[in-house]
Amino acid sequence: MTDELNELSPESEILKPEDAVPAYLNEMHPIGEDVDSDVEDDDMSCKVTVELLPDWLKPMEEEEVGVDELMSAGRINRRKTKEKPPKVKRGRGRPPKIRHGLSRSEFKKGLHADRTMKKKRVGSLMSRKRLSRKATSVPDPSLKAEVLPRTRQRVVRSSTSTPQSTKQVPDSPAGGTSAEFNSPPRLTRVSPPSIDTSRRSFVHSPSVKVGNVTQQIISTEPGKDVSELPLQLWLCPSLEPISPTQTQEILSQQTVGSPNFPEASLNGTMTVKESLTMTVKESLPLLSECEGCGCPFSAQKHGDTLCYRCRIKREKKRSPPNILCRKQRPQRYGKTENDIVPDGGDDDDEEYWRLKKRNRRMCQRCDACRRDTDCGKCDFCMDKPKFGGSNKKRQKCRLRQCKFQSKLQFRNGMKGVPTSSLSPIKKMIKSNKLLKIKKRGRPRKKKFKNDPWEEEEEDYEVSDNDEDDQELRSSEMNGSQVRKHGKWSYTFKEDEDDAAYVEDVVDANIEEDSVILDNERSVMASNEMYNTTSGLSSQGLYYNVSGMPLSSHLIGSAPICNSGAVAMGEVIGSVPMADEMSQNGFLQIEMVKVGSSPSHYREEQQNTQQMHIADPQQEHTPVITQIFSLAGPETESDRDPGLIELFTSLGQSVLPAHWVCVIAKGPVLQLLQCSKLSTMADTVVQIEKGFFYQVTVQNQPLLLMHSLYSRHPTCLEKVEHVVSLLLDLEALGVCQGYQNFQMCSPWEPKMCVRAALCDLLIPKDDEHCGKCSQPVEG
DNA sequence: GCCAACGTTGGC
DNA sequence: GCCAACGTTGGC
Repeated sequence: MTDELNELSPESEILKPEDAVPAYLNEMHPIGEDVDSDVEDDDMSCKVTVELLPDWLKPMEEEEVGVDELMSAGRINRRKTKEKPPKVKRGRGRPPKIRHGLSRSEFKKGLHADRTMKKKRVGSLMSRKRLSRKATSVPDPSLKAEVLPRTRQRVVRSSTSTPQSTKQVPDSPAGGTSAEFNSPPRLTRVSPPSIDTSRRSFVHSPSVKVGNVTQQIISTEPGKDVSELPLQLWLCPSLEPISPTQTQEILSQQTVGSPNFPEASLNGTMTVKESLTMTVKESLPLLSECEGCGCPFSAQKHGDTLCYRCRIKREKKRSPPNILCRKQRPQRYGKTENDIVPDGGDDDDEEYWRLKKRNRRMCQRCDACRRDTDCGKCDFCMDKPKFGGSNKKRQKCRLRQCKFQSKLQFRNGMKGVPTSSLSPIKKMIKSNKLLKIKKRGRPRKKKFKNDPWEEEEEDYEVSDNDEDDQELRSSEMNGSQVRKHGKWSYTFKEDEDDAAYVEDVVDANIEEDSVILDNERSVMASNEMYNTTSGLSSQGLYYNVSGMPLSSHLIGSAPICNSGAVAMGEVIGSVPMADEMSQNGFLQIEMVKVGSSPSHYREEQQNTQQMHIADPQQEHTPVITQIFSLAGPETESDRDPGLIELFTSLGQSVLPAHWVCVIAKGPVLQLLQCSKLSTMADTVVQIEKGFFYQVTVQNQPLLLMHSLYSRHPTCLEKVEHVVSLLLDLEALGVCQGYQNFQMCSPWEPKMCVRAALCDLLIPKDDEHCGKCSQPVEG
């Protein structure tokens, strides 16, 4: 093959190396310095002067292999930059004269471009993409002139390239970095003689492959319109982005084997002249009109009716999507619209990620995501200007926070409960946001005053005026209401299981804006809620009442039959039965004392319902926040199975209104009247081991001589006994004692005292017992 | 580490 | 330009 080429180009010897090799290449690598053995071995070598072309021809072949290997290893870049560039220098010099309208600089750029394309072949598709992006975004003015010729080359390429390659082709104006510029792997192939002096170049190029030769021959066809087509062709092979699977052979076939060059395809060397002639004679129309856009374009072969761009578009439509290399985007659960991965370019990617980022907190599937209306009650809603808020929080309505992807859920450490099953509100609950009806946010610095109650009240006042607090109040639904009443403060240190059930309840409450008490698994925290609980049979309640010395640890359950008027908001919550709780030992309840001193009792009766709501300053009852923990003190020996059983039974039964059953350390079972509207507000029935019971009124034990004891069995073993006793108590009132005129001066408030043996509990209609009606003087 | 506050962005 | 709300910051 090369021999014949040599024959065709007898003048090749005339060519001086200086002409054949670009000046800069010569400087880097003097001609003749490195003569490849392959060239010498070749028959052709004898015809080639040492000074002549073999120098830049030889390395080419050698380098081509090396480059391919490097390409396959993906290390070509490193090689180019770090290693000596002898082969590069040696390179494939191109006669400066042979440029076909290209200036020297343009010629160099052509080399450069060639190299770039080579690099692209090596690189991954992603890197290609980046390159193209780079090139498009920051066009190199110096390279701009080359865009056109290369585009034409692409026309040649596109017909044979795979979808992959075609996809890369469009915008790859050969990003020209210096590193890329240093590697001339393919430059040899585009041998200058092939263009200028027609056959000379490849005559001496044993490494020239059929396809290349053919192209070169075509391009060097004298007298023809070489200004355009040759340029396309001789740049084509090196510029063509070859897919990793596409071999040079294929390339050659594609180029040579085109209908226009049938003979060339058969024998690249033998039919060179003929093919050239054919090309000239028949040849393809150099310029055709694109059917797509109407623009003139260079037809590559017969039947080409579309310009490069139009053809690319068409191929793009046809190309199977799985061939295209696309970024793998993480699949987010629940994405619907956004699941569609754009096929487009980087712009699509950016758009995609932009939207993705925007919707990062939404799964689009859960109820919350589908909800399109704000509740107007949560803190976030209340923060919104449209709800009169100050727009400080700027968050989405709580009910619209995605159950799966909302950021809130991850903030809160709801351990044990799968976050995927938690709504933000639930999460909030788990993180004590709701159950912990304390003031949210950063706690103030503890200022210990003389009177801790003042601290509490002052704090409450402030919170009342605090806009945020109001938001919170209304926001956290029931919890907020609790908070609204301020005095109630409780905290759950709950176990996972409990967290789950509490959430459910609260969630239900929030959703329906009404209190739904799920047996013992509910959270009640306000008068409002309490009012809505009418008819509920039983809830487990944890309750602490002032003046109960034995109730340092209280936990219990008692039925509530709220048939009466308004409750006072004492009911703060219901939790599983005490036995469960005690067994788990995890519940920690922070509660408040609700007891009031007897002297205030009467006056407060009128406003009892609002004592926790309306005006905190009117609240004279000291409120103590305490933490009762079952985790520590109670032991197995403290439990009395009988009491527990009774306790459980009571919890499942209907007790007289506002009577609450609690179990305390001792163990003792206590029945408390929660409502201060009741005359039994300060009465406690305490059942101890063996079901013996004791009644206390305002911390004073009801004397055993009281008739009450005689009307009921000594042991309250059954629910009926307890209920009977409570009903009996409800018919009684508390003795008011007698006024002690002697103890105080006329201008001082008159104090009532009781007789030492006061009955304490008397019929409701009576004011005082017999003992107090006849006080003993002195 | 939590969370209130707020800068910022995207949609309209 | 306004609104919604995401993401970050800094105090605690």
